[in-house]
Amino acid sequence: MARAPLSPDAVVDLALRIVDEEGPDALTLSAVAGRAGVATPSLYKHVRNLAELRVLVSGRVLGELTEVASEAVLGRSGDEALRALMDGWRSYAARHPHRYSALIQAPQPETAEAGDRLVGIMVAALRAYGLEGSAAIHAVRCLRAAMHGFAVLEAAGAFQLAENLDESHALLAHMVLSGLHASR
Amino acid sequence: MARAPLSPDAVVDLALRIVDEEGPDALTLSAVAGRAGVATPSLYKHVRNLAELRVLVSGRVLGELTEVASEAVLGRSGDEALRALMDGWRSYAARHPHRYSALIQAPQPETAEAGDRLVGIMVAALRAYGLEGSAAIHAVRCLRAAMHGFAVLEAAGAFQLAENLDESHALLAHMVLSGLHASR
DNA sequence: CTTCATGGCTAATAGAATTAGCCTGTAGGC
DNA sequence: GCCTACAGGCTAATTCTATTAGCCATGAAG
Repeated sequence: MARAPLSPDAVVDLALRIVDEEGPDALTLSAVAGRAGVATPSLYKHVRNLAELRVLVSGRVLGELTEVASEAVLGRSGDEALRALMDGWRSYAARHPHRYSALIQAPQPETAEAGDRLVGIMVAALRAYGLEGSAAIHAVRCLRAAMHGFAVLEAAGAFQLAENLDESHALLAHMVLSGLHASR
Repeated sequence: MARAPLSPDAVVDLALRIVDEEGPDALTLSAVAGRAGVATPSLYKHVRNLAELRVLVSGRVLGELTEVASEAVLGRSGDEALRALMDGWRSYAARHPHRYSALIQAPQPETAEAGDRLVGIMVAALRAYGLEGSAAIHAVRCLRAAMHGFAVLEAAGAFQLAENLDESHALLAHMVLSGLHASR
């Protein structure tokens, strides 16, 4: 069976599949090589090393997240936009918990532009609140903190109790929104 | 020089030092053994394996965080208590970023009671808002999400811009507080 | 037809985790 | 004072994984 020719992108595809199915810790070059039907060292023809593969995976996830965010915000503004953004973010993380966990938070030169785009979307979403300059930066940071914190904890299964998570998340959105209103 | 006798606690001490100085990824049994002046396999007399050591480290951090939280809340209530809690949390994470990153979010049976204590402190801090039962659970989740999100991002150096982080964090606290007030 | 870059391979090295099994000093029990 | 069992260290050996070096075939470009 002719397997698809390997390429950096194809390697990242396989890596993502491994991450999704077995978690970020299972992302190993030999696992990828196994799925690719290739000897481990062959991967070095496409990817510098494991660390770079992780960055590439993280970049892919960041891109998907950016897409989610931009769709959520599209055609909306104000509270509605922000709520949609938060919901979309959470839903992405909940749908792909391992993938979300594979996001590298420490800034990577390779993913800087993708990160900037995402920040740009958030800044735009905050424009309706009259936030600009430093105020917008602070607000974006808080938004990120809230979304990321919730996403990580949910993805890790840290919310143990039976209470409905949608409700919890709605409260979080309420906090963000009322905080933005009250600071106007 | 008579080195202190090894024990599970002593091993965790060394592990914490490694985490602090070199980051969580540098936490390796051979690194610990090196610092202990002992051969790697000897560590297995004190600790089941690397995974357990990580859990023990995480438990230690959780304990410290619980202490910070309980001191912050002590003698305060309402907004003041919550603000102190958030400040203390952030300051712990900022003071020990690697250590904070070594916190395992996925629930561990070994650290369940410590986690419960921490949640208990938060619930207590929320009592002034008239939150009980499910409402308190939702609020605690949001509080955790906000604090954890900010702490992780700050510890990872994800906040790149020059804007003052204290201000950003004050806004986050403002969001949490105003959200709690508005939902009363 | 020749050349050369691409992308695969094997061999080899090094570091880490983990297991098995050995050895010794010492605290008690006699 | 002697014997025994256990605690805690050690060495040897295995298994994974990452990574490097260097070889080889193939196919496109000249």
